Amino acid sequence: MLDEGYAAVTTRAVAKRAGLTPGLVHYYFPSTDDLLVAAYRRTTARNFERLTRALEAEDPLRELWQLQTEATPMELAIEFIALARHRKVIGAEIARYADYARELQTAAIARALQGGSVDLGVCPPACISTLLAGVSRVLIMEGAVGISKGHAETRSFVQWMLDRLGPG
Amino acid sequence: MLDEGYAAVTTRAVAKRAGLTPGLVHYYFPSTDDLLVAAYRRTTARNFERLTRALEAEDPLRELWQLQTEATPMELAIEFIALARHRKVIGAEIARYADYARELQTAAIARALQGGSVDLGVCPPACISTLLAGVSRVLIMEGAVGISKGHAETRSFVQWMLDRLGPG
DNA sequence: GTCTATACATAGATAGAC
DNA sequence: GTCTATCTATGTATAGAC
Repeated sequence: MLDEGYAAVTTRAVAKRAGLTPGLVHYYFPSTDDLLVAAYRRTTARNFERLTRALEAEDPLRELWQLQTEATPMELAIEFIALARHRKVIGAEIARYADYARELQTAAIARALQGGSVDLGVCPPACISTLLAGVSRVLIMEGAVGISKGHAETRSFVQWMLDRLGPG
Repeated sequence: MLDEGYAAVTTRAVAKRAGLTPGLVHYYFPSTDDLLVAAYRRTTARNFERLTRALEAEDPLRELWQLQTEATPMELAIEFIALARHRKVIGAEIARYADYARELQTAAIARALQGGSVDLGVCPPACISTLLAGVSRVLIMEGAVGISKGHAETRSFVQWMLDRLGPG
């Protein structure tokens, strides 16, 4: 999926990589949607565990940023979102998890910033969470195809913001 | 491409919609890559014209934001980026245009903000351009699959920023 | 469970008639 | 240019042997 895109995830291809036959793949995953949902759930379980650990850390914002700028998991996540636009079941699955994850992030950010010097009125925790998602995604997405203009400046800016927002 | 994803753009499908035969499609576009590059160039020409006009406006930042939050063009752009990860020729084409577009935006933003009260040292024009791209993209991408948490807060925040940065 | 075999649709691409 | 016809590969999915 990472190498060749979601369209390359076929019963044949999966069977071949697993050293099995296409028929067996259909035995476990009757339809291709089932296969893709299972794949999504597996990567999500991994991500979720890392996310909760990051949010419990001393500086959740910085941990979150670090997590979201890891190329491989983020590229995979983006691929799933792209896929979700065309597969209803995947879309429902992703929307449910994404909204939940943002809720967790929002709560953690609120916790981390309470009592700080930052005015949360104009950019509340939910906004910060969404901004972080957007910025990290654009850096990864564009980086993957060789777009790099403005990236260095943006990374510096985020670091500067994290320094300002962070504890201490 | 918008409805069913880039994988649905096949010589057969294109021929059918055009009321022609697959053979003829191959006559004009020998390979599928050629077809996709042509499609990309066409949408890009349209976008480029609108972009240059937006950047010449009185408040380029606000115009840019409006342009980038239009669902259809942005979803198409995202689809092309997703495609680009797996098609080298598309990737090269996109990277070239995207870097150039960001350069234009950066120049226009610098022009619009010069002499203003904003400190551009920590977030220079190239950074602003990248941030806008990231935020608009996350809103469109997620909106397309039904994710909405944090979006309202983020839109409000961007509007607030545009008010602060804009002319007057 | 795992396999082989198969049905059937659709993909990219080419050859050759008109 | 535009078509029909066709090759070959690959996709989803099922049936049935072991």
